[in-house]
Amino acid sequence: MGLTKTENFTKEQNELASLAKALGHPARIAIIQQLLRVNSCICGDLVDEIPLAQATISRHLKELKAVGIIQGTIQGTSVCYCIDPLKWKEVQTKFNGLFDALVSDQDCAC
Amino acid sequence: MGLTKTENFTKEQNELASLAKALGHPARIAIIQQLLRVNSCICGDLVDEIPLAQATISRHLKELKAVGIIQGTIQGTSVCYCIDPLKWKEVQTKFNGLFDALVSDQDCAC
DNA sequence: TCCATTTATCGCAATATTACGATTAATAAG
DNA sequence: CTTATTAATCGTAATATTGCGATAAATGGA
Repeated sequence: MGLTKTENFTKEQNELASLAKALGHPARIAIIQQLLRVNSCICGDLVDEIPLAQATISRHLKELKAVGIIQGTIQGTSVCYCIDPLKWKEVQTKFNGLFDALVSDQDCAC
Repeated sequence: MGLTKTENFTKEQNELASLAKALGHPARIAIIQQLLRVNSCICGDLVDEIPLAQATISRHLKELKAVGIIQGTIQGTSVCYCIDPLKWKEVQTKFNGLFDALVSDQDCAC
């Protein structure tokens, strides 16, 4: 079916999964890494850096924008992309909430 | 094409993306949350808790096992699943490496 | 105005993912 | 040995994702 049954899960579970899914492609990781390094970036620079077609980069940017991790500002004919720092901290907090649920390094009870 | 061009990216980028992808489904988040809560879990208990067919749960378990986040131990006719605590810490470290690359809450340079 | 630049979107093709019923394999119980 | 239980796998169908060429839309400059 290819269709995730989101209605079976909590809002928290769906949000965390959406964020993880957005990070679940190496091109999107590469985009985020460069935006973090440079603090802002013209779309064309990303196209130069990442060996994928312009249309493909644009699609990945759209997905990152859809979950709110990045935002784009129009500057003439270009678009300048940035990480949204507040959202980024929120993402970190949500993931660490899951990570920290590991009580300790206790062994498996099996 | 549906085929990710992994060869264009670094090992680090591909690994992080693989882990994120594994977390990118609410059923897999739900499985992880329960394993973290209970410390160990028979497969059948997961099937009872999560409203998806047994075959579907089994597929999700297989994906989590493929990236090393969980491990299964055969116990008679059952299989007991656990989070791998070392791997889990490693996942946390890798994600936080990305999260912490945000220099500060400086504004976008656009 | 006309043309160049830049980025988003469209349309298509190929592959991946999700889901489930049915079946299989393995062990336990009687 | 036969039967029940449990979980993995197979087969299938539907939808999603990835990638790219082509095109469109918007702006800036000559």
